[in-house]
Amino acid sequence: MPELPEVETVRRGLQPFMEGATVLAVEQRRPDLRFPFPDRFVERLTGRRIEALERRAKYLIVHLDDGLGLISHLGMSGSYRIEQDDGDQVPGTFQHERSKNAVHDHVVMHLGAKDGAKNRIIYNDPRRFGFMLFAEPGGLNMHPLIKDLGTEPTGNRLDGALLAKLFHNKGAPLKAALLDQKLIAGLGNIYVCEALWRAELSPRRMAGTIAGENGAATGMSERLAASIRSVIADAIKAGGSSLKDYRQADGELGYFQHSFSVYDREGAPCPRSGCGGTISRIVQSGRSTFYCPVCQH
DNA sequence: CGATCCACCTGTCGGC
DNA sequence: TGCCGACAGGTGGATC
Repeated sequence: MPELPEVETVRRGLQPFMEGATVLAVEQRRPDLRFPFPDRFVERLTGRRIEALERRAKYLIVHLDDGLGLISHLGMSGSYRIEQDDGDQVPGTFQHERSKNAVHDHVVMHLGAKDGAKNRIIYNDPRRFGFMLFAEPGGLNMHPLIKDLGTEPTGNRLDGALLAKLFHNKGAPLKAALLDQKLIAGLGNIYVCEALWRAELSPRRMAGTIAGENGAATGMSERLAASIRSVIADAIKAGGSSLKDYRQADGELGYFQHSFSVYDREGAPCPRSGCGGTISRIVQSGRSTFYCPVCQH
């Protein structure tokens, strides 16, 4: 589930329950996820007030009132849900079929809101590729996992000129370059496939070939930058609009998957008007790539 | 240094 | 119904 738009959707769902709340208690139910939990994980969180919940690339960062940062990554299968004191799931937060998956509830944070309401924020992660680490006060931007992250594809900082500069002289295929978090931060397998389709660029094209002389912007780099921004913006918008009835939908996967043009659509007709191609699946650096060999060059 | 591969886990699905 | 292999939204670390 979690590429940038999903993480942003999670952040927006959690934010109203977390910001300003006090951590009353923490249950840490196993010693590790992908990495061991930090020393004194429970003790250092308990009693703290949460000042802000931030997203950077695919990381969530909980800012605590003593300056400590809790860095949380969802890996491949991590999710958060919120339960109120009465045990009801709060609408608009990610969820699983609770009883079946409770064995994978690895962390429970008991929060007290300013108005006295109590909620539980529950981290569930069957595959345990996710993790939680601390960034010491003032050290977030020097943290090894954070410091080398590239440009966010949200807003308008990512444009054709920047993309051309980043990819200039890169021999890797576009697919690999777009997945490189040091260049652009937050894209994953799905949205890279989707962005390349929107830009009519082949995932196999060498990244450097979309840049002009000396790394200048080109029509291709402009097109790709615009496609990345639009696919991310659309997905965030879909995540947000799905939140209000997420519970009723009873779904984990949810929303934007219905808008996929190429991802997981091998054999389907290319949705581009007049193209007539068929979506292919290939493997690049060990991961599936979906694209249309007719209209993507 | 950069580029490539593997490992880390569990769950699900399709084929036999 | 069961068994087995392939595959899944990510990325740190080893290796070349």
